[in-house]
Amino acid sequence: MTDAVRALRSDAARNRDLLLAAAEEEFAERGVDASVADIARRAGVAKGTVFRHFATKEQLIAAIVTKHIAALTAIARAQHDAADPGAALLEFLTAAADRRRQRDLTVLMSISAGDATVAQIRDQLHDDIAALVDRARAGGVIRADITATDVFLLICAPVHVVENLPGAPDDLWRRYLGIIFDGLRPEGASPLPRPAPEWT
Amino acid sequence: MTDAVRALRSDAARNRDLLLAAAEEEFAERGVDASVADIARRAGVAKGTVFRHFATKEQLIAAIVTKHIAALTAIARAQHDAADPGAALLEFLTAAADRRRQRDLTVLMSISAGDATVAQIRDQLHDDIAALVDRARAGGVIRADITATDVFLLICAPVHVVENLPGAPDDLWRRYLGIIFDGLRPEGASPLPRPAPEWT
DNA sequence: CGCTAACGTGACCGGATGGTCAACTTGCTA
DNA sequence: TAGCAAGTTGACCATCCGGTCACGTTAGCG
Repeated sequence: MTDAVRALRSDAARNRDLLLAAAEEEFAERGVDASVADIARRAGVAKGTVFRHFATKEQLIAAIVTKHIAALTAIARAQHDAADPGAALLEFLTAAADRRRQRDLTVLMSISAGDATVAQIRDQLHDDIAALVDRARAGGVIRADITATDVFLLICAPVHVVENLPGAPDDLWRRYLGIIFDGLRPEGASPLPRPAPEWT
Repeated sequence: MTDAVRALRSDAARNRDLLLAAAEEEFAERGVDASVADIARRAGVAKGTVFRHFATKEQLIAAIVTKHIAALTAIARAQHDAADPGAALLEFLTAAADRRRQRDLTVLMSISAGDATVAQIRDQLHDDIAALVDRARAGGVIRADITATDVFLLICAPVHVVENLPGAPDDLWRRYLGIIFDGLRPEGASPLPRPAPEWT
């Protein structure tokens, strides 16, 4: 839309990265209520610097969310040309959940749901998931009534399930991913009571 | 432990109920950060009254959580003697999710996880779920490697899945409960990558 | 009734938080 | 290397929140 943004000064670029990393950790540990002051301290800068890079706390969150959705998109594309469509979809869900394990950013996502950039990159992720799902469906390894939106919504389910059990093993989510993925298989599938939701 | 608590005065009892209801709504709408002042306003009382009934905000949350876990226990027991063990388990999960649909209290639960009363009534719920799960497993309608703890953890999964899609139909969660329940069925089940978690 | 213990009230407090800004420092270019 | 724009700083502000408390109000018993 507007012209390209001016290149950041070297120290500013480094501080921006430090801030994003620090904010990610802080949000993962303390939740959305992590304070900007703590984030700044963790990054080794003053509070004012945070607001130079991100006008509001919400925009900082949006930046983190954007980065993570982009990472999921990359994971999806890495499976794009895999030989086995079923294994590709499972591998995507596994890698996505694994990435989410340590830093649950779901709460952050819902906050920046209104952000235009986030919405756009999220649509892109949806498209890449659709490619995986279509191939799997065509190959008959998942049931016919499963859509990309279904898979999109189910990405974080295994990780969330485990969160309700304090002190659970780190990789317990794999168990529930197994259960859910079995639910996507055509063998012994019962008709679903509701149609798949529309995207957008 | 201590002797029975003094009976509440009539107006106090009514205000307590009003407060619990108002707090439930407020927490459901605004999340854990709903302010005590707003809750008091919604209940039509002054802020001081809130703290007369519940020493801290955490105790107010614990009271709500206790009420809701008790409701889930009642739902489980209602299916205790049902004819079809598979239908009984599905019916429990459906009723439990339905109860959770409008007011998601998962965040509240994790806050009051340390509360002794909450822990006790939660163990009770686990026991009642175990009865349902054992019957279903014995009947061969769910796979042999599913435990009561699995089901306990999966209760809120369908509702949570839908939360990531703003503007979704009210009963979309039924679709994902269908998928997950299919994942619990023995037909076409693949071995799970991790053992069931221990309870306690 | 009338009395009192239980209850309700809302002003108030200490602390924390997101955000601002004028003064200062530093990377970069010419 | 000099000069300046870009970047950094931390004190400061307005606001909000959980929790307290001295005082006014009321239910319910005798």
